[in-house]
Amino acid sequence: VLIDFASNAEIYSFEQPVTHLYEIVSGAVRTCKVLDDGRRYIGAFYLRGDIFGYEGGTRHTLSSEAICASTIRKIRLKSLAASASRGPDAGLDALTLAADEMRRAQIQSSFVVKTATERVATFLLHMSRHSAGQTPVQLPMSRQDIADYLGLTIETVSRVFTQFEESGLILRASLRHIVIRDRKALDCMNASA
Amino acid sequence: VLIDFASNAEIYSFEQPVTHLYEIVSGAVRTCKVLDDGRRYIGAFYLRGDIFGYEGGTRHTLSSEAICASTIRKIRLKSLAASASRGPDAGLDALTLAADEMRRAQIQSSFVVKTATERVATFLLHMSRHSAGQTPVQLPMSRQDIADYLGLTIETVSRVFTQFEESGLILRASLRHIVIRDRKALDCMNASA
DNA sequence: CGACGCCTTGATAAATGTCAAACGTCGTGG
DNA sequence: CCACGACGTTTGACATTTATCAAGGCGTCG
Repeated sequence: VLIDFASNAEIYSFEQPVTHLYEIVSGAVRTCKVLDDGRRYIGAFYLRGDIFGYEGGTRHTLSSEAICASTIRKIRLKSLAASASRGPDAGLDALTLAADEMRRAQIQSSFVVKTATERVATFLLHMSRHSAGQTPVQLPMSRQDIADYLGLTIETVSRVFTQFEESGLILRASLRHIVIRDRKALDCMNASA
Repeated sequence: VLIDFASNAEIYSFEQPVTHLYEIVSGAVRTCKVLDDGRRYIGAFYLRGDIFGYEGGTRHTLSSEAICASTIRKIRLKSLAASASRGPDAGLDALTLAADEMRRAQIQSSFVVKTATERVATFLLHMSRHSAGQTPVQLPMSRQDIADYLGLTIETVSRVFTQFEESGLILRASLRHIVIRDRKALDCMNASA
């Protein structure tokens, strides 16, 4: 049950009933929703190995879209229930999924009290952690995606990147590749929360 | 296992191991954390009937404090595990708790893309819903609590309240009691997200 | 080579924060 | 019961942060 999605293709839509879980085999995904006035809210980014589609309810509250060409494994919820009945360790655990989603939401919650530079620092550190400390850190998403996720504008994100580079905290190897040169300084900004 | 807490008393502290769940018999509680530079982050408010203390990990990431004089029922986690083994419907369900916490975190996450007035509108509607539509809506927490929860300053919160009252959306019966006069208008601000 | 999309940079505007003072309310003590 | 004082809230003037609008650069792909 592997499916390929092109960049920006929709995987499931807002308000649809929840019938599957999705595991990212390769690529990256965002969950999002466009508001009445054109603003866009991004709930989270999911990278290789992540499982998404669980939101605690019976209908999706956000849509999900491929950030770049991606391969997704679809997992029927019914088959999950079956494997769960075979034993506690057979397959995915709903509680683990819920706990993961909770952590994602809490990370984003912490942005409400943070400044623009703190939000970007937090974001970079999380992306770095997820790519297992590899350098450079790859950012599959556009600046617009990052901005919407952090609750900022692309201009502000861009300016913070520039400021970090001028301060020697990071190096922009390319638009989508960033090297972290002073993790301690970034951690420090993040540490406040 | 009922315990009384005075206003502002700490119920459990940040970084302590998670040993209990807590149910609010009467009163109100906030989960919070003071950052290095004095800013305070409030994760959520809990009112009568709510259960708090579950954060998905083995140690608390936030402290919890009574907002006003409160009576709390302490529930040992071990006793929970015992009752769960007796059957799926016996007692509290970890998945339900996790899903509730997820929703709380998602509500707060939605603030990152919202303006000050939208955040206050959302907050008032949630408080109203929780008090079962009673009028006036009671706000057990201080303006400072509200501001820290919404990621604003007390002055901004105060000004939005004033603006809502001048527009006829609400009526400030007293400092801690608010009557919602135009729920539709508030819903509309909130609806964007 | 040219056109398009995305990102960066700059100038200005709007929203929110900061600082300071006045106001109200509530509890306390005379 | 009234006066006073402390604290939390509101209001006002001003500063800062971030958004908006507009232009320019840069890489990509036809």
